[in-house]
Amino acid sequence: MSRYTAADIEAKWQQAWDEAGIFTAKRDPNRPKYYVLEMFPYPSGRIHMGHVRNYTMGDVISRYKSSCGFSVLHPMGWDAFGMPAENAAMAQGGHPGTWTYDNIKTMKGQMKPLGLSIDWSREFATCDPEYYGQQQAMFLDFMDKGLVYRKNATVNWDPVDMTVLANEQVIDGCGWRSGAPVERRDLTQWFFKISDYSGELLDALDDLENWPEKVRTMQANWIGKSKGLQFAFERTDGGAPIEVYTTRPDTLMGASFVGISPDNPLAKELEAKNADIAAFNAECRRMGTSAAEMEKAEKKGLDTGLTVKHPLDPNWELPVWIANFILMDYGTGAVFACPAHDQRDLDFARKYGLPVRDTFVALDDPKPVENEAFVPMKSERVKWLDHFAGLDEATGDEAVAATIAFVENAGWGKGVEQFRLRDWGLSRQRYWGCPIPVVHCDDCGVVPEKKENLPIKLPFDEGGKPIDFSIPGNPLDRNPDWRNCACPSCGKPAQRETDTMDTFVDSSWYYARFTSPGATTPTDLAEAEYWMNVDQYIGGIEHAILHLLYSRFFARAMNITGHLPDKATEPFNALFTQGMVTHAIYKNAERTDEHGRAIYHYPEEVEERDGVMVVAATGENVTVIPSAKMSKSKNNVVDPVNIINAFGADTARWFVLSDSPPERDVEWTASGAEAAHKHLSRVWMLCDRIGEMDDTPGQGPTQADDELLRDMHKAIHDVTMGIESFGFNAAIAKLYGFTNTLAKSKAGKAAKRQAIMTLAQLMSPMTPHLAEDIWAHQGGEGLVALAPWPKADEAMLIDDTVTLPIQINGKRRAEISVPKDMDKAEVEKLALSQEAVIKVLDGNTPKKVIVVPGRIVNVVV
RNA sequence: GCCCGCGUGGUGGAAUGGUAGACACAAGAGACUUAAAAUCUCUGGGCCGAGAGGCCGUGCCGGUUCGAGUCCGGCCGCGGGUACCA
Repeated sequence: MSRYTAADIEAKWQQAWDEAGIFTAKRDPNRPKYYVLEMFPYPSGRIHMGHVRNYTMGDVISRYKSSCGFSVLHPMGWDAFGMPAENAAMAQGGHPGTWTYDNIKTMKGQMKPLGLSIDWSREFATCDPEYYGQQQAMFLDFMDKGLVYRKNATVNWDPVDMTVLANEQVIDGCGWRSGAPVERRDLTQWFFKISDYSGELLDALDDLENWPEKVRTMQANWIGKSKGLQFAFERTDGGAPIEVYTTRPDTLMGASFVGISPDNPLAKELEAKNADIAAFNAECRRMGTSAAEMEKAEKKGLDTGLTVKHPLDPNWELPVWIANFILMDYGTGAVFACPAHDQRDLDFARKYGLPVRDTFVALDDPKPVENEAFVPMKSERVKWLDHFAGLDEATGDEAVAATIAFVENAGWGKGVEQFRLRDWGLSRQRYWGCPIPVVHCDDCGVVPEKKENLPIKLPFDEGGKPIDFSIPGNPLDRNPDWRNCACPSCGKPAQRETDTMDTFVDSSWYYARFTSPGATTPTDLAEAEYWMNVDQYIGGIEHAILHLLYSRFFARAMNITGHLPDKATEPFNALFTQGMVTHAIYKNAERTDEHGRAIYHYPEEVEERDGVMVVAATGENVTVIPSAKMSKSKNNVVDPVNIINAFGADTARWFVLSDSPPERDVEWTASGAEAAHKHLSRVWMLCDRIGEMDDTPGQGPTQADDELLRDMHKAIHDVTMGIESFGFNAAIAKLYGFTNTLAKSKAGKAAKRQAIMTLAQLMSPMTPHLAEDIWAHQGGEGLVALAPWPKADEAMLIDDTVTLPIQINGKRRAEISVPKDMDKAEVEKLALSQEAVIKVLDGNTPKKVIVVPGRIVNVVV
């Protein structure tokens, strides 16, 4: 008997697939196409289990669809621009490009042995000039269509390193390297007008039926359509009125104060004349720009001394406060606060001794607000205290509508539709990104670069020497060789834009580029017409909002600029969000680094001693944080290469698909891989045994044959359904079951041979190498990868008898075995005649008997 | 803070509103073996009981239903996102 040695058979079959060229996508007018895409990876250095899981899922779909007769496109590339490459260059010298391309080479080398059915001829990296040059061309087309503009925006500024920080680089309000408190600073930045599409991006979500509901909900909430009232408060000092936007105009009689953002132009105007206000605003600005940080910060405010008139009562004056929780980006950057019906406003009012006035009370419990704001659902009816539009009892929704109508009629405000979605700021003051292809000319202003001058490539030197990335800031900014250029319009000396693009731009159209990766225009329309849309997109839930929303916007922008056909305005027909591979984090419990931040240890560095986890080398105690996202910065990334080397790719693939449902996070444990390998060995040896069986010709089909083949057809059915519905773990569970049936079966050689070949086919999307080997061993024709997917015989799926549980008042008391088509009355009679049933009934007459055919009998007493 | 998920044995998990724990892992017992490994067989939610069997049980509390892990409401815990991580 031979042994299962994955290393030999995997190399052999990968070579066979390569030679047959079966993964090269070809336009085929005679076959329907299927485009399966997994979110492309960031080349961080090494692949991790999350990648293996993600690409194996895509591979299962790809191979399955191919067997079903589709012409499949399954490409792979690299999301290659971004901060880590610059950080690496900063930390250890070298060039971000070198680091990135080295990583790509390593990771591709690690992916190849997995035997994925990828068309590698279409591979590209977003940092290839051929790719980002086309991106620059599209940027110019977007400019032409008015989808690009410049405005001021706030960034995190590190005053020591003199550089812009990403939110992730702001830790507890301080720069990650310098440790200096960050400041908010305004810069002129480039923006995409995604807000032009707010309504459409929202409405079109309804049609994305094959997207997870949760993703659609998250996007809808992010776009955040609201209907509210915009109006102005007159200032008592005669200054410019303060425009506010509110979604609860019905609570105007409960107004306590007007709050403005520290970034509101009025706040900025006041700080010039008032040292206290300047100090308060400066304090507010000593905080990162992230919404989470602002919302979680202690709510603080400062009375400006200004007052405004209440629009409904000229004698009623409200104070104007600057408050750190009011966002300049949303609405008008100013609100009126109604503490009685908003918890945050109430906390603020109590803290600063501002009035709290109820505008409505609950119908059943009309008590005034104290320390808990009364915030009922807008659909709940409440009692209004002194509503100016004459309401008595009404819901919040009715009151809002009535108020807007009243105010519009009175002429001092208007109902407006507002979106939370902001325009997409794409400027980055960094080197390792796609240069924005515009030129600043003293005479002509901002001028688009000429298309024939594209790509505007990133420089690799400055002043003839390699770029020094250890200096903070953007190397493009301080590089005159690169910066100085001729104005594309007038030809005079001018300066290049030194901002590069957000890396989300790169990933917003790569799916379209895969349809024609070598084209000298962003896309080749004929190719896009054939291959688009992506039929199945697979990626992490962490991309539910930004990446997917930006891609949806981009597809629309590419459509109106002629780079995608109309049918591709929603580029992803179906979306599946797989869970993350998680692993415990080991945090040093005894010390921190020189900046006072946590130290994380690799799984290999820790061990258990006397029931507690410690660092093996030092004996320091370790805090174990279970089930955290694998992340380089937390040192909890598991390397799949060891698994592949020890057991083979099929084992790794089988393991990541089994046990956990694909959409759920999976905690990595080492023990499962060995079990997967054992099982594959068992299948291999089963194949060997069947090959050595004696033929027994002349004998007709036995009952054992029939039983085996029935289970085979059930396996075909279950595995097919499992793959179609992303229930890979369920498909694998059935394959375990079928393997056990086959191993124990007394069937003859012909039936067993048919069963093992079908088993190989059903396993082929998950363990393609092993499947090919079994197929060849049993004399199958050609490659199993090219064999048509088996079809289940419906007649073989139906059992003649079914087992029905009998419940009495919802508790299971007995079961009966009946023919599957026995009618209800007979089932009922049989059920009631069961000894156990009679015993439990104890002479009582059943009130009702519910018979669900093929399912259950429930007797109600 | 806000938005979106998730929570079932020792572990991963299964279950169109219809027998909770399929299929695995780890564990225990047995077979084979001089022995070990490998392989094979069996056992397995908790409590009570010699057994037959009974009671309890899907994070917590309540509701809808003949019937709830599944649907609804309120909590608790964990995770993702929060616009410059990708």
